[in-house]
Amino acid sequence: MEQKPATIKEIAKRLNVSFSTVSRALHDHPNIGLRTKMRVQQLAKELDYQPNQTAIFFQQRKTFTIGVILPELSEAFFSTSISGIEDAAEKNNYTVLLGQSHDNEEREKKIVETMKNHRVDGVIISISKNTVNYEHFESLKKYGIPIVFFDRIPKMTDIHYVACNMISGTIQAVLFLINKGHRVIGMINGPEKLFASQERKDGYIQSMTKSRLKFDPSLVVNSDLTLEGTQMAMEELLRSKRKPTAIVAFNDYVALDAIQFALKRKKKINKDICFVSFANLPISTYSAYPPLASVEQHPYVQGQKATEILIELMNKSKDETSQTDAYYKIIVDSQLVVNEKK
Amino acid sequence: MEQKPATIKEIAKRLNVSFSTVSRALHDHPNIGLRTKMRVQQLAKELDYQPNQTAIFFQQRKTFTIGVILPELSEAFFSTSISGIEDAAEKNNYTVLLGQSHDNEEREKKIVETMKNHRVDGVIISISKNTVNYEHFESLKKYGIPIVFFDRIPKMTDIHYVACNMISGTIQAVLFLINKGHRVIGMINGPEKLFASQERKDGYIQSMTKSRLKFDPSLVVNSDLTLEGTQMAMEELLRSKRKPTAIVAFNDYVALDAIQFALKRKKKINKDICFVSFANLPISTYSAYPPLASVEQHPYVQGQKATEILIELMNKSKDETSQTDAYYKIIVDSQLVVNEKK
DNA sequence: GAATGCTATGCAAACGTTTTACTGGTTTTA
DNA sequence: TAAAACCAGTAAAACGTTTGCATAGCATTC
Repeated sequence: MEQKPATIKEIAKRLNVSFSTVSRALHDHPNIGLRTKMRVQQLAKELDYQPNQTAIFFQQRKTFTIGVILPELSEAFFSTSISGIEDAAEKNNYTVLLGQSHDNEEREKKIVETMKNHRVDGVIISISKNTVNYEHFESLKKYGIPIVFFDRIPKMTDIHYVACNMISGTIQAVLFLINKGHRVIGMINGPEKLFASQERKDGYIQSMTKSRLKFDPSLVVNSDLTLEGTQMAMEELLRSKRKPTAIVAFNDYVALDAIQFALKRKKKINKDICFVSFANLPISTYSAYPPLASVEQHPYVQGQKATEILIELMNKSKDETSQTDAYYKIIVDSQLVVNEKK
Repeated sequence: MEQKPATIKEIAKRLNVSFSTVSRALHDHPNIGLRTKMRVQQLAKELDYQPNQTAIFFQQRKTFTIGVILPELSEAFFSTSISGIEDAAEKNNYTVLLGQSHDNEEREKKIVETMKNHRVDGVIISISKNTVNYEHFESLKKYGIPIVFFDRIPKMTDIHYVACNMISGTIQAVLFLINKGHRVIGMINGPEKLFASQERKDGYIQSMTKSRLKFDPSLVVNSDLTLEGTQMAMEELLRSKRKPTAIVAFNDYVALDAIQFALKRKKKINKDICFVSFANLPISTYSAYPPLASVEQHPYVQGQKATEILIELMNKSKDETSQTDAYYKIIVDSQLVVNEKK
């Protein structure tokens, strides 16, 4: 019962006109007389004509598809940002081809290759943690496929990207605690070499010194973001001479782990010790003692922005005249969100 | 500097052979002599020849793309299942075109339309909560694009689907509690009309009667899955004459809300009252008092299975001879997972 | 009444690939 | 030694669409 989709040729034959006339009629081309136009559009509707996009893609050398490569959709940050990407894409009639790298460089490369073959018009990517080699990005570039990096940015120079400035959020977080009267504030940071950790530390130092509080390096400890790492970090903070009355945690997961550890040590949360963290996952509200506040990184907006930039780039690369060598480097400010008390 | 990708024609011209020879040489066709084959493949490598997939898609009337339509990626269930889909797709050289309906019927229809236009080879869909009209699915069918439904199934007859049988998991959950000595077991179920709620209730009743415990309807209460709904449900359960010593919650979110409510009422978790729930989200381990156990719905496996079925269907529809009218109806059993104590 | 300019339409190329059908030559076979 | 079989390759169509370039018919202008 399978029904072969109607084609322009089919319509042309039935109406005894040339198929270029049909094509033009369907596109409301001014050259076509009203009479024919009507007849064509009428029949097209009757036959439920749908243009064969694969033919159009091929002919136009354009697929109206953007490749999106993310490390891990089960991280709330990414699953939110893809909504931003999708919405912005849809608004401009683009579709999203998805690939998850699962933080595996090989896989990332393979996905890039597939997307290149599928002739996506552009790529948005948040690179895998373990990616050290950037050849695959260069190869996309060579083929004139624009890339916008997003959140996790490679150390390359001539690239477009959208990222979040964590410094502003960190400053807000620390000031929030200082305003609440805390003077000894600890920080459980992520792995030292992570750029994200660097930014948090910077923000921490800036806000402490600005408030004329001395920066005590022993109050900033690193966690490898596992449960054990966080517990060790907490151990260290609680053991320190100047016991912190508040702690800024690298993200909500770390905060929750730290909070549980504190509970085991008979600390009263929000009394003996307060927590503030990053990411603002919905999960934290389900915890018995959620952090007081969390720094929002606006994943939806980041995704949206990245897509808008990409679309602009894709339009530009069509008329190659405007080969300006400007690179978009968009920084979205992070922002402290105080958790509502239930 | 933009480099036009090399084509078969280009290679043919340089080697002074016909382009059909090149095509065959690249496909290791037996008709082509070893000498020419080598020369072609050599040059192809040199020019970094990549076949233009859009041309192939067009020519083969096949895009090696499957459309995946999900309600909401930020739900852990779906973001996990898409990994299963992606992995199975990749294994068979398919790519994933993504669309989120956000539980909006209009949007779902639009996505279906887009995917039809993009000529995806097949569709996997978990339908939106609010979808009551099934025309768009029929229209896919009419065009010979196979669909596999998944987790959220429409009330249609001749369809393929993969879903999870929650009855088995529920039975295990209740038996688990009974084995621990509980006799008065409550259930916070979801909205009554949901199929998923029905199944849970069935499982509950079956395991109670099987264990010769009387089924007390007042111990099964419904929540609309909001915080307030869950609190009201808990209120009702705690007020009932036969105070339950254990509760089966509709999912982990409900369980965590319920647990907090119990804490406020000075109940000792795991002593006065125990919890078991569904979904097995990673978040529950971050809670101070996670449910004792959770019923796993195997989203990854469901996604994988759905994809495998779809691929089989897509292969079948090529050789139209095998037009068997069998419909896949795969039921994945749910399974109780006892939470490790930390 | 010739030149000009519209209007409505047709023709054909092009996009890159696969594939069917063919061919010209060489080798084997009876 | 003619017929059959095989080898290595070519030619051309097809997939569905867009679009630059004709062109035929008609109306307008001088």
